[in-house]
Amino acid sequence: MPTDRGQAGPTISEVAAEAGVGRATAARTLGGYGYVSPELRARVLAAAEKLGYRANALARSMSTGVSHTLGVIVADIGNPFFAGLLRGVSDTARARGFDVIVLSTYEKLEEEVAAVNVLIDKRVDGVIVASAALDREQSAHLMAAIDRGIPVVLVDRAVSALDLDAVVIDNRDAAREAVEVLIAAGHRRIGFVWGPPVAEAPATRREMVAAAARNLWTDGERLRGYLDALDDAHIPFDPRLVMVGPKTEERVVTEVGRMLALPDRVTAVFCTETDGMTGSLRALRQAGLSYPEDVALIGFDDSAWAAVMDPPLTMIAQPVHELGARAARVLLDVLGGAEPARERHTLRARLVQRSSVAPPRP
Amino acid sequence: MPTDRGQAGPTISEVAAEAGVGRATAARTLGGYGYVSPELRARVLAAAEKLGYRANALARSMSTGVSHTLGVIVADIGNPFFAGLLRGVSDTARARGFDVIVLSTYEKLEEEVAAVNVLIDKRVDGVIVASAALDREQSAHLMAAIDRGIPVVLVDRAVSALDLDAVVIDNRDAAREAVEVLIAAGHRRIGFVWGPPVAEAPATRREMVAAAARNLWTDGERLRGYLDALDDAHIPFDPRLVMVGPKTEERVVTEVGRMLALPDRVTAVFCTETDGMTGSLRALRQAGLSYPEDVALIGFDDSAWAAVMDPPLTMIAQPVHELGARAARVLLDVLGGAEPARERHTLRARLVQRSSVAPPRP
DNA sequence: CTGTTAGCGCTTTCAG
DNA sequence: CTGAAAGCGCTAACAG
Repeated sequence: MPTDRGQAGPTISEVAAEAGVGRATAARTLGGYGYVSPELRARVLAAAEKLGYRANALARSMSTGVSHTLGVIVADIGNPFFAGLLRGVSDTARARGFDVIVLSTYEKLEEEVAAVNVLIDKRVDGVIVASAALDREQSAHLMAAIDRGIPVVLVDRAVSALDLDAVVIDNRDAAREAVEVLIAAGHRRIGFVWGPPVAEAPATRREMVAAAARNLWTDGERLRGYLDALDDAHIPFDPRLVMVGPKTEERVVTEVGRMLALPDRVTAVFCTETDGMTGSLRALRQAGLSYPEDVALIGFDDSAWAAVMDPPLTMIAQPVHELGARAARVLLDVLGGAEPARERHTLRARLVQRSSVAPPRP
Repeated sequence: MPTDRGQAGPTISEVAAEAGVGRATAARTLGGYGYVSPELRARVLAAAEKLGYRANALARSMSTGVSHTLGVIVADIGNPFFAGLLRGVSDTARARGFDVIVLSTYEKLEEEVAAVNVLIDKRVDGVIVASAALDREQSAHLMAAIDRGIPVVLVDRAVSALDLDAVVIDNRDAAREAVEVLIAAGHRRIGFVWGPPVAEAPATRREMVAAAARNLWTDGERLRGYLDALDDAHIPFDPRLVMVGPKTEERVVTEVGRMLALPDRVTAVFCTETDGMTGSLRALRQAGLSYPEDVALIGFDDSAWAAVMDPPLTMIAQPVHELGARAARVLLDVLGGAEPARERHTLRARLVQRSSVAPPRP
């Protein structure tokens, strides 16, 4: 029977009064610290039970300085990739008694800065962030958090200029492996979907890489992997085969359509995102082409759908849950007193071979 | 240049000292309340800037009693449906200056109870929950929150016995409409995937409904919609056509396989979940059947994938983002002082007709 | 308009 | 082992 003192539940003082003990004794038993005799302990517990006492975590955090809360900043909660990652974070955090506050930035750096500030204000114990920052300068907000004693671990995206713990996958190797599979099947005209979001396609390979370096880390790495594979096979780089422009499914449709209309059209497409794959599939249909006969396909981010497509799609599966879980573990360890290793933890993505790759038509 | 006083940033007292004003004056300008002369205001702002001051939201919440934080409890963050809903909540909450704490229950009522307690402890201002509770008794934790002055709005799942604001979709009508489309195409043997998760299929229609009522609200509603459509068309109910057992893709494969092997096999399948659809697709393939010629298909929860399947799938699209946004708006309005309407807000799902429905083979 | 003074609910010395 | 008292950083009367 909760005391209806205005609104919020009973305080520790009320419990102490009810139990007929000092405030500190009640606090000690309820807070689970310090010594208290079994008898008093029982009385306090009974009183708390009776009043329906629930500790005020805010007040507790104020005195102790720790909130048992992790802040997680992702690009988009609505994206299954981040949703899965979040689940990993949240599962392991909760298992260790930590709660999670999630903030979404939609790839805007200003939103990310605001998010970090919110987390600082709320005095979270640590932060996990899939940052859009590219260099030291853009990472001032992250350094600010660290200066305030809030450990930060990067996830999904490393910031090369920053000496921080980062949990990522081997984007470059994964992309290279996928493209190698395409090349091994005989393809030499391989489209790359999700190049740098610049208006005009950079003319040279050098400029293309530079443009990618000015954008999302993962995308840049994947582009490099694509180029690696091309180089190894001595296939010349053709800027017309990489999609540029806004990263939307719509744009993919027109860009892949364009690549399909080239005199020496692409015979394979490698997609670095789910939307890239669905867009490519659309473009194929519009062109009256089918896979894998007319065009071979490999994409990033495996899903139940990819497996039930007909034919089923060869995809790269990222260890999403583990990515989040690992980030949480690294952070929690630091909070537990471990010295930050400030190293890059690279998990391996896995290429799931199915049936969307076949040799090019003769 | 932040003062490196141990760890956490500077306090309002330090800012006041730096600016040479009283603590309250600093608090007033930094907190944005009360009057303060332009000159002092400027001095305080400058001092705050210089010291890198950030308000301690915990301390603020302690005095004001409000946290500007919403708690959201969903069944599974990893599920795209909830991820989208969360995005809706989070977008509108942030727009009104509220942060969001997300907790996932994985459909376990005990986890839900724990989650509510965490939110009470953290003194969130309000709670949005996709509850697994079925009746009054199972909702004690929700009532406890309300007793403590924390408004609760239900989302996705109503609790019939509870007189609370609830934002849901018209599951029953949506299901009925889908099944009607199947019937209109000439089908009479229509499978229903994701019946109640009981071990043995209830023999009678009555028991089937009862079993559903003992489980997830949305599933029960969808089953009722299915039955509605059958009734209207005077199609007898056949318990062998509804899947029972664990709600996993694996199970769907075997159950649909079973329905496909029946002497008078199903010629259409209606799926109430994404996994139901992918599982059904698998089952079809295993049976060497294809859609829509051999079996017509309609499922819940449209996605980019459904549209690029070949043929593209007819699906029910839930207004996921709006579901979350609306729930947030209802809650925020109550927090803003509005009297809780305690009504059910029903959004309409939309049937997206594509090409997975054809008449049954003669 | 500004500064002083109490708290918010909890933890944490520090005597007893 | 227990209780009194101080303090976490901020807001909120209340005098000046």
